[in-house]
Amino acid sequence: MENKNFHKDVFERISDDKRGRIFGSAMKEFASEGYFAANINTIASNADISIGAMYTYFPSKENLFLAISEYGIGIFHEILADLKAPAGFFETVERLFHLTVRYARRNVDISRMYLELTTQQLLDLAARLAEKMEIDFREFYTALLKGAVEKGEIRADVNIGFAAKFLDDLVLSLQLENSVYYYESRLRQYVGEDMSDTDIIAGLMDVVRRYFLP
Amino acid sequence: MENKNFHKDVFERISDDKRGRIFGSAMKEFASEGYFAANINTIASNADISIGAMYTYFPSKENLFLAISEYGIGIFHEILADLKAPAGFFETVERLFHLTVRYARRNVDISRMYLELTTQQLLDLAARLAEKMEIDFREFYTALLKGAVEKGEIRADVNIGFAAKFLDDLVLSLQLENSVYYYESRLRQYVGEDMSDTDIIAGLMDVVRRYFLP
Amino acid sequence: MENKNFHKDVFERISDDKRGRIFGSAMKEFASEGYFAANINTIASNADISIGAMYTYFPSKENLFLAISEYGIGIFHEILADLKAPAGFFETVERLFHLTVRYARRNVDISRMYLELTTQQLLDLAARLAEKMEIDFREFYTALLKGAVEKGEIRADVNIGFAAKFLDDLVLSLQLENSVYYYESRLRQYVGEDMSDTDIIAGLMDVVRRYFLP
Amino acid sequence: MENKNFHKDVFERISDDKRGRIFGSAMKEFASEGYFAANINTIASNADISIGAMYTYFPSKENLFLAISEYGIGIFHEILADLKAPAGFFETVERLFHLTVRYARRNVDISRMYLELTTQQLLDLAARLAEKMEIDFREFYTALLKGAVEKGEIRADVNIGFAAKFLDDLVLSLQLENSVYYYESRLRQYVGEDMSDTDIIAGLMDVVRRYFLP
DNA sequence: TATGAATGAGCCTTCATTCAT
DNA sequence: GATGAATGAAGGCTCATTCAT
Repeated sequence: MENKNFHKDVFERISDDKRGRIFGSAMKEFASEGYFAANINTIASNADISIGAMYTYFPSKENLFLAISEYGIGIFHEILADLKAPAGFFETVERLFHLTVRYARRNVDISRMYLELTTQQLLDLAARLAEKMEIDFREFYTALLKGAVEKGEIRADVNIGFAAKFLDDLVLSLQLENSVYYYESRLRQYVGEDMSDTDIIAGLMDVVRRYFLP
Repeated sequence: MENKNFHKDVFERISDDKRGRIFGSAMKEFASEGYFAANINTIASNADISIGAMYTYFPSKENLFLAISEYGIGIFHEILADLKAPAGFFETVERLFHLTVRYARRNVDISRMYLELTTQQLLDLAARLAEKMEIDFREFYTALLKGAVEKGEIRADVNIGFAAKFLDDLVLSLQLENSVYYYESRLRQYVGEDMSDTDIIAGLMDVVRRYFLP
Repeated sequence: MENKNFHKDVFERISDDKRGRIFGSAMKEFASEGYFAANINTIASNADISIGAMYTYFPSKENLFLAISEYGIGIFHEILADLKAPAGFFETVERLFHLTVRYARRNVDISRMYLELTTQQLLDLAARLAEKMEIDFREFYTALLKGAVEKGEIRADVNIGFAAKFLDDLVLSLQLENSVYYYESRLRQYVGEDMSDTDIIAGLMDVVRRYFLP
Repeated sequence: MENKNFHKDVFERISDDKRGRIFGSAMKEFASEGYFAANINTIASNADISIGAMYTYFPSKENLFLAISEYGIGIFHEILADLKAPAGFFETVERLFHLTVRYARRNVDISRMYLELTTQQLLDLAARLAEKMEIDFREFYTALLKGAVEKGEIRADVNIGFAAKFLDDLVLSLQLENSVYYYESRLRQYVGEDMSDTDIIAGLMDVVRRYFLP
C-alpha cells in the first residue's frame, strides 16, 4: 500500500489548530493569487509557522497546492452526503441548489481554487483531482434522473447524460455567482439587486420543472 | 481628451503584420501560462521583436495584458454583429449557439484568457474590460427577449433579466466546452463521444423551447 | 589538561555498535559528497540515530568531520604497525606497497576523505590532522633509509629527505589509484587492463631498486 | 554542428576585460571553496557584474563551473605546445619539470580546480574534461619515450605505459607542491626550507636518469 | 539522554524593466 | 525607433542547528 499523500507524514501529527491554519492560509493565498503568484513564504507567515516547517510538511509548492486542492474538493462531497436522504426529484434538486449556495459562500476560497484549477492548465494531477469529484456528482445526477424517470416524476424521453450535465451547469453557475466576484456582479447586472437567493433558486426550479415535466 | 489606450502611440504606427504577431504571441502565452507565469521576454521573442521594442509599445506587462484582453474581448462582438440580421427568436438563439461554438474554437486562446480574467482576481481593470462586453450581450439578450415577447414568439410572463442571464449561461457553457480542456472532457463524460455539436445545440434548443414557449 | 576531543564526552559512553554506525555513515557521506554537500541529517538517519543525538555527540558539522578525519587517518597508522617487524629495505618497501593497496581498497571512504582534506582548503585543523600522520610516515621513511644506508643496502649518497618524499609519492599514487575512480581510470589508460597489482608493484620496485642501488 | 559550449552566445560578445574578470573571479572561488561552497553571487560581485549578467552568460552554476574547468584545463595544453621543439629526452623532461612548476605557480587556481575535479565525485562531465587533457599528455609521453628508445637515449626494455605514468606522477607531484598548500608544506617537511626549485628538479632528474639509463 | 519538529539564514535562479548604443 | 545586454528584487527550497518534550 503505497503512500499517495501529497504531504509528508509529520503533517498528520501536528495539532488540528496548526493544520487548520495552514490549510486556511494556503487556500486563501492560492484562491486569491492563483498558483503561480501565490507565495509560500506568505502562506507560512500567515499560518504563523516558519518556511522550514512548511517544507517539513510538504515537499514542494506543487504538493502543497495538490494537498489543498484535494482537501478543498473533498468538502464538496459533503453536499452529496447531505443529499442522501431520499426525497422527490424536484425537492432534491431544490435542496441541491440551496446547499450549493450555502457551501460556495462558506468556502469561497475553495470554490475559487476549484475554478482556477479547471480553467488554468495548471497541473495534470490537480485537474484529475477535480475529475474525481465530477465523477461522484455525475453518478449522483444519473441515479437521480433514472430514479425520477422510473417513478414517473419526470418525462421519460429525456437524454439522461445531457440532462445531468444541464443540472450540473446550473449548479456550476450558482457556485460561480456565490464565490467569484465577477460572476456575482454579472448576475446582479442581469437580475438587479432585489432578487434574493430564494428568488433565484425559484427561477432555476422553474427552468428545471419546465424542462423535466412532460 | 486623455489617452485611455493601454499601448503607447508608437504601437499604432507599426505594420499590421508586426502588430498581429505581437497579439498572437501574447495571446498564446497568456492563455496557456496564465498572467503570472507568462513571460514577456518569451512573448517578444516569439513575436520576433526585441524586448526593447515591446516596451516601446507597452509600458508594462499589465498594460500588454490589458491591451490583449481588450482586443480579444472585442472579437466576441463580432458574434453580435453576425446576429444583427433580424430573424425569429428561436432561429436567432440557435444561430447564437452555432456562432459561439465556431468562435470559441477559432479563438481558443481568447476564450481561455477571458476565463482566466473572470475567475482570477487578476486586475480590476481587466475584469472591467470583460464587463464591457457583457453589457453589449446583456442588451442584445434583453432586446431579443422583449421583441420576442412583443411578437408573441415566447410566453409573456418570463422574467427578462433572469431569462437573459439564463441564455448567457448556456452560451458560456458552450464557450467553455469548446476552448477549455477540462470542460470539454467533462462534457464528453456526461454525453459520450458520439453526440455531435449539432446534437448538443439541438439539446440546448430543446431546453430553450421548453422554457420559453408557453 | 583540556579536552582536545572533537566529540563531546557522551560519545565515549555509547555502544561500540552505535559509534561504529555513526563513523561508517559519516565517512561514507563525507567521502562521496564532500564536506559541504554532505548532509548531517542524512548521516544521522543512515546511522539510525536522531539528529538530536548527533548533536549531543558532536557540537557541529565541522567537529564531526574532524573526528571522522582523525579516526580515518588513524587507520593508516596500522600500516606502519604492520611494518614494525624488522626486514631488509627492499622487502620492507615492497610490503609497504602491498599494504597500501590493501588498506586503500578496504578503506576507500577514508582514502577519499584524506584526499579531499588535503586538496581542499577545508579546515586548517583538518589539514593539521593529516600532517600528524605525515609525521609518523616521515619518521618511518627516514629511519628506514638511514638504517638501509648504514647496513649498506642502498647507496650512501642519497638525500634522505628527498628520497623519503619520493617513497611517499609512490605510496600516495598507489593510494589514489586504489580509491579514487579518476586515478584508477588514468592508471588503466596508461598501463592497460592486463597489468595486475603485483605487476604494478613489481614495476615500482624496479623504480626503487634502480634509484637506491649504487 | 550543434552548440557544445557551456556558455551562452552572449558571453562571446563581451569585452575581453570582463570575460577575464569573470574567469578570474570564478576560478578563484571554485578553487578556494570547492564547487558546492562556491557562491555564484560572490563570483559575480567579485567580477563586478550583476548576478543577472552572470545568468545571461551561463545557464547555471554547473555550466559556469564546466566552462571554467574547460578553460583552465586548456591552459595546461600550453605546456605541451611549449615543448614542441625537438630536443633530447632528458633535456625535454627537464624542461617539462620547469614548465610545470612555472605554470602551476602562475595558475594556482586552475591547478586547485583540476585537483578538486579529479578527487571529488563532482560532475561526470567535468571529469571527462580532465581526461581529455590526460590523453594529450599520455600521447606526448608515449611518443617521447618511443623516440628516446629508437634514438638509443634510454634503455630499450622499459615498459612504455608504466614509464609514461611514472613521468606523469612526477609532474603531478610538482603540480601539487606548487599550488596546494598542504603538499607544499609536506614537501618542506621532507626536504627542508633550503632546497630550491632547481635542486628539486635536479633531484627528480636524478631519479629519471637512474631509471631510464641502461 | 534521546528525539525530531522547528527555525531561518542563505543560495540558486527567474524575469519585469531599464538604458546605453 | 530598435536593440538586447544589464539589473536586482524576489521566490522556492535546503540544511545546520536548537530546544521543548
